[in-house]
Amino acid sequence: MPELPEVETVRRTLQRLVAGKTIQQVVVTLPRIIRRPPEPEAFSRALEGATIVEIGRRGKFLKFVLDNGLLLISHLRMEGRYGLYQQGDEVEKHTHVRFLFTDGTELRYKDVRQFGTMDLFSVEEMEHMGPLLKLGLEPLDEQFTFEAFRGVIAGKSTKIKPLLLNQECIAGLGNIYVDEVLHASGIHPERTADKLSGNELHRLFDAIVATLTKAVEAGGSSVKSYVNGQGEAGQYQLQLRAYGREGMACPECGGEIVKFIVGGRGTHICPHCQPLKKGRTRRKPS
DNA sequence: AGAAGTTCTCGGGCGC
DNA sequence: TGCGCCCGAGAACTTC
Repeated sequence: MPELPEVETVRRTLQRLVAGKTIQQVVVTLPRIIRRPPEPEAFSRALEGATIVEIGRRGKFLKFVLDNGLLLISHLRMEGRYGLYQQGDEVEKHTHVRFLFTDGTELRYKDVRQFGTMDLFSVEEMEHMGPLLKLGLEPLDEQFTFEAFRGVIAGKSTKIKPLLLNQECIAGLGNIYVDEVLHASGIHPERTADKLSGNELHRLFDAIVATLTKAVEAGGSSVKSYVNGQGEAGQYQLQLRAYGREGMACPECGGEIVKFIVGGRGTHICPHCQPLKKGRTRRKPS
């Protein structure tokens, strides 16, 4: 599920709901979620008594900043979600980690597919280890300029879609938004990165920023199961123009959206607007 | 039955 | 032959 717009929406919700709260107890019922420290008991012990200062985000990772010098790095993978509850509320199925606060509320992590992960690092450790180190450009950051973008794309002989999905290149894009961005820029997902023209790279860059910005403003996309930290669905799925629209009309030309596999991922394109070969006819993204 | 928004690991194939 | 890189397949798990 969650790509950058969804994770950012969760971050904003959690910032409002749990920043400033103090953890009294941590209950881990699915140890697999906790990767570091390896013993869930140590994970719980390290967090108890700590106050959440703020919640940040890097790519698709959430970063809970604690007042004891620790950082909790959480990845939602496919279906991880957070929710604030009252202690005593019935514990729903697929609840794997519970953060009980001193004020009688608790933050719960639910994850049907159990793919999500949590890592605990000290601020110093994070300088030289952990999953955030390898991440590439942050696409909604000021540092994400066209030059920086071209720098990570240029010279790569791989197909553009898998490249955009590579978090070491650009952090935050996932299957939905890559399909949307490629459609908006009129580029076929199997085009080779180093064969894209300067004009195409500019369109791609603009589409990444515009698409992610609009998706964040809409609270993300709820295609299947995504909800923010308050159980609310996003709205951007109503604006999707390619992803999940197999057999429907392309909003740009009226042609039919088709689906096939690229790099092992379901891929949606308009064959007319996103030709694999020359002779394209396309405008800038709206 | 097959696929689902993620990402890691593994092994084969290729070029140097 | 060996090494590094790229790519695809399979894995993790549950639900529809």
